[in-house]
Amino acid sequence: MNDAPTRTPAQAAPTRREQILSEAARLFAERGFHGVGVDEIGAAVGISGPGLYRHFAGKDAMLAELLVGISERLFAGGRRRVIEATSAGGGPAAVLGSLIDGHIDFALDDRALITLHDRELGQLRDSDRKQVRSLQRQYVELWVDVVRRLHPDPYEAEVRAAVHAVFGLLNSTPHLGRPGALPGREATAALLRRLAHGAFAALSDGGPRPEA
Amino acid sequence: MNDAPTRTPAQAAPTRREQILSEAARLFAERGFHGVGVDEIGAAVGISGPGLYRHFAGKDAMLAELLVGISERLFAGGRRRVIEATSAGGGPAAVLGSLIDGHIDFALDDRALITLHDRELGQLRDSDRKQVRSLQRQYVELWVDVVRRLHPDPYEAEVRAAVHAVFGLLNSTPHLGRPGALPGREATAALLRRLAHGAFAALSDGGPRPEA
DNA sequence: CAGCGGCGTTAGTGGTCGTTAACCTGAAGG
DNA sequence: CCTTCAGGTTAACGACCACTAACGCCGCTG
Repeated sequence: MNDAPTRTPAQAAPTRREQILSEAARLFAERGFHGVGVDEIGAAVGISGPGLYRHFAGKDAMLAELLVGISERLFAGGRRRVIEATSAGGGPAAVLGSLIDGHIDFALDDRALITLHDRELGQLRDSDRKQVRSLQRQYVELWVDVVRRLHPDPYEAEVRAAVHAVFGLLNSTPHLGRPGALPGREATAALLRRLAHGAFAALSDGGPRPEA
Repeated sequence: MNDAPTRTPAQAAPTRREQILSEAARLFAERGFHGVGVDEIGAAVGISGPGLYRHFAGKDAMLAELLVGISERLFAGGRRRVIEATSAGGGPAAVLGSLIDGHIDFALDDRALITLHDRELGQLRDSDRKQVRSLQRQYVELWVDVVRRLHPDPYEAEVRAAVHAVFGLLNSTPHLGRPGALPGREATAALLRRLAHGAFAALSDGGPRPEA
C-alpha cells in the first residue's frame, strides 16, 4: 500500500504541508472535494483529523492552495516556454510545439491536479476563484496568440474554442487506464503530441468533409 | 428567470420525474453531487425537499438514473449510427464521421450530462457503476473498431487512447463560454468536427515533428 | 534546567443534510 | 357522497462532518 516516495537524492524531503497537499489532491480527485473528510486526509499522511489545522486554516484553504498553485505553474511554465522558444529564434510552430510539450508533461505528471483544475473550481471562495480564472485566462491567451500567428484565417473565437478543445484532448490522460495501458510514458506523450498537432492542423485547411 | 420551456407542439409536456431529472442534472453539473441539497432540487421544480421522495427512492437514485440513461443513449445512438452508415454502403471514414457527428450533437445538447458522465461516476452504487462502465466500454469499442479499420497501423492501445483523447476534445464544450461565444451552434459543431477529424488523421502519418 | 513553540492528540459542539413520519388536499370513480 | 390514491406539506431524527478547545510531548535555545 505504501509505495516508497522514490525521491532522487538531490531533492529535499517533502515538508508536511507538501505531503498533505499531495494526498489531498489525490483524494479530492478520486472522490471529489465534498466526498473526502478531513479525517481521511489526515490519515493519509499519518496524523489524524484536526492535526491538519496546524498547517492549514481549513479544508477550503487546501483546495485553494492546490488550484491557485496549478494555475500559477501552468501559466508560468507556458510563459517561460514562449519566451525561450521565441528567443531561440523559433517560429510560431516551434513555440506552439513547446507549449504542447509542456502541457503534456503537466498532464502526465499531475493527473490529479488536472482533474481538480476544472472539477472543483466552484468550491472556491470568490476571491480565490477569480484569481484562478484570471491565471487560466492568461494561460489560454498564450496559446491563442501563437495559434493565431500560425493560422491567421479563423476568427479569434474559433481559435479560442480550438485551444480549449485541445486542452480537453491533452487532459484526457486521467481517463486512460490507470498505469496508462500504453507502452510507456514517452509513447503516450508522443501520441498526444501527434493528436494535438493534427487537431490544430485542421484549423487552417477546410478539414476533411465527413462524407469524404 | 423562468425561461419558457420552449416545447415544440409535437412533444408532450415533460413529466414531473423528467423535470426533476433535468434540474438535478443541471445542479449536479454546476456544483457537484455532494454540493447540492435535496431541498435545492425540489425548489428548482417548484416543490420542496422531501416531496422528491414520491418520485425517487433517494438522491443516489436520481444520479444513477441520469448516468445510466446517458450511457445507454450514447451507446444505443452510436450503435444505430454504425449500422445505418454501414448498411448505406459507407466505408469506415463515413462511419467514423457519423459517430463524430452523433457525439457532437450529444455534447452540444446535453452539456450537463457530459459533465456528470465522468465526474460523478464514483458516487454510484457498485452495481450501477458497473453497468455504466460496461456501457461506456461498449461505446468506446464501437469507435475503436471503426478507427482501426481506418488506421490499421497503430497498436490497439494507441487507438484506444486516441479515441479517449478525442472524447476529451469533443466534450470540451462545457468549457467554452456559456452561450458558446461561437457564432452559433452549427459553427461550433463544424469546428469540433474538423478538429476531431484532424486528430484522427494524425494517427496514421508520422505527425509533424515538434521541431519542424 | 527553565520555558517555549511546533506539532500532535482526544473530546466535544454546532450545523448541515438525507431521510422518514404523519398529516393534508383535490380529483377520479363507483 | 364516500373512498382512494397520487402527490404534496411540515416537523423531527440521526448521522456525518468541519472545526474548536483543552491538553500533552518534545526538542530547541538561552
